[in-house]
Amino acid sequence: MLEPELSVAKDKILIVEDEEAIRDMLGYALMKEGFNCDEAADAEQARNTIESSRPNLILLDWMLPGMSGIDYARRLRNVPETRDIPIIMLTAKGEEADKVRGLETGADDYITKPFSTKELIARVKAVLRRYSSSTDTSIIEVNGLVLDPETYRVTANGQDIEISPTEFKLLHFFIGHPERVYSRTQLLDHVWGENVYVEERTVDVHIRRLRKTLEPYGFDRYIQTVRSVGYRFSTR
Amino acid sequence: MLEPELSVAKDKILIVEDEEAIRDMLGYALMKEGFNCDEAADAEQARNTIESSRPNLILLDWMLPGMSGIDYARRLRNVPETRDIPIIMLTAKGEEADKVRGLETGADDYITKPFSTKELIARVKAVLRRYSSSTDTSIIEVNGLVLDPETYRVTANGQDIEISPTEFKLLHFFIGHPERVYSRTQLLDHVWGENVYVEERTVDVHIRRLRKTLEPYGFDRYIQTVRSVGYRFSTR
DNA sequence: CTCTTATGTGACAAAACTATGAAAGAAATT
DNA sequence: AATTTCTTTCATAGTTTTGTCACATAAGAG
Repeated sequence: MLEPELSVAKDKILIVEDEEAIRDMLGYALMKEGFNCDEAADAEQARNTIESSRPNLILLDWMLPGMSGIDYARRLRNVPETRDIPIIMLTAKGEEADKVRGLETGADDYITKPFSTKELIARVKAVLRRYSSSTDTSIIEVNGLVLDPETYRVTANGQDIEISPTEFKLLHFFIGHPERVYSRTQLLDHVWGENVYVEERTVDVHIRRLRKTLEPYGFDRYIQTVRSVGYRFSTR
Repeated sequence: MLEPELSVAKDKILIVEDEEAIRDMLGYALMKEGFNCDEAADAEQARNTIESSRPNLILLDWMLPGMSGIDYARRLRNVPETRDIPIIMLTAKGEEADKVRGLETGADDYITKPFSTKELIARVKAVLRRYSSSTDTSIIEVNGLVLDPETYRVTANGQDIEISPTEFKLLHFFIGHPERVYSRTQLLDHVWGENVYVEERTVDVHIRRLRKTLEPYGFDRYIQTVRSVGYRFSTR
């Protein structure tokens, strides 16, 4: 269910909308898609929320009490801290806006109410995709053991190794951070993700499996146990 | 593997938009980004310009005097000379989302006014990037599997394969980007286009059908599943 | 050497993913 | 307008992977 190529941490979305019904609706739809949502009814609240938990994207209503959404967007663009947060504008269907003025908006996308949640989700994801930095895709090689994130392949002396997703991620992490010991907890954080509830001993099992798949090629000896501490990837 | 950044020659962009203010504004923004721009106020002018200097991309206003943008887009698609020129539609915000959906048949992307120049540039570049690498009109051949974008034809060892449009596009993309894994989302972005609201699972179905049509010739094994990530085209 | 604690392993049910057939919807053709 | 071809979605079946246990082993401490 989770997006494989995106970051492990959930994206935070701030909804700035004065109508509670719509706000809740948006929040619910996004939540259900696995996003983390903050809500604000006006620019004032929004500012507080942005400071405390920095959102990855802002859904901004065009009409806000006090300050129009477009002015607020412009203001967000003028502050270094918020300049790079993508904004999707929400506008009511009837509103006729000055086109040229609109062109200058700081928004990255634009949705006209009423809209389907499907469309909303699609746009939110599209914008986040555009903005998310590309994952590290460089090929890593150690003594004939090659891991290529781009093709999702692991080869030992040119020969393809069949490897499961978690083993791949584990090996990827290890091979990218060699010679250093990691506790089970640290491995869970880095490989499984920060908010994952999994037994520590599960790491052992995956270490075992990784060793098993590397064994035919003799690379299992690189996965080393450091008793009472954790595991390490080392070529020594 | 990086996308070949062949920006030696500037990309030419044709702007078809009746409102002069917007046309100039777009032209200026694109020019500043290093693009070469032609401008046209209606379909008539556009046709002339296309003949004389063939653009690499067309920005097309939804509402044109005389002929609607969508009709014009469809017409461009029916002529071999212009079939492969990507089109980005400019739509005013009033237009219904489902109408926009319909337009996706002809356009590669669309932008809803108002939009930021940042957004415009990003989309233009995205579309060009997509096209420069995959819609090369040169014939591609891999171990007897031949794909000819010019004639929309695929042959296996000289024998014609019947293939549907989407399968063709999918295969075209794959064959032009071999070995690398693509998530379903990425495939949707590249093959279907960035703003298409289609279920991820739909990709599976098309993969399946592509495999089925390639199966009689043994090429189905090139379409590989990478569990928990996506699919890849590989001859290994 | 014995006890205590930490790690290695095989097994297995649950969970996650993918393949596939079929139906409903759209679009293109005739 | 009717027919045919493609697309998309849905439901379901089929596989693979994962997280935990329970127990076997191994490493240290005293």
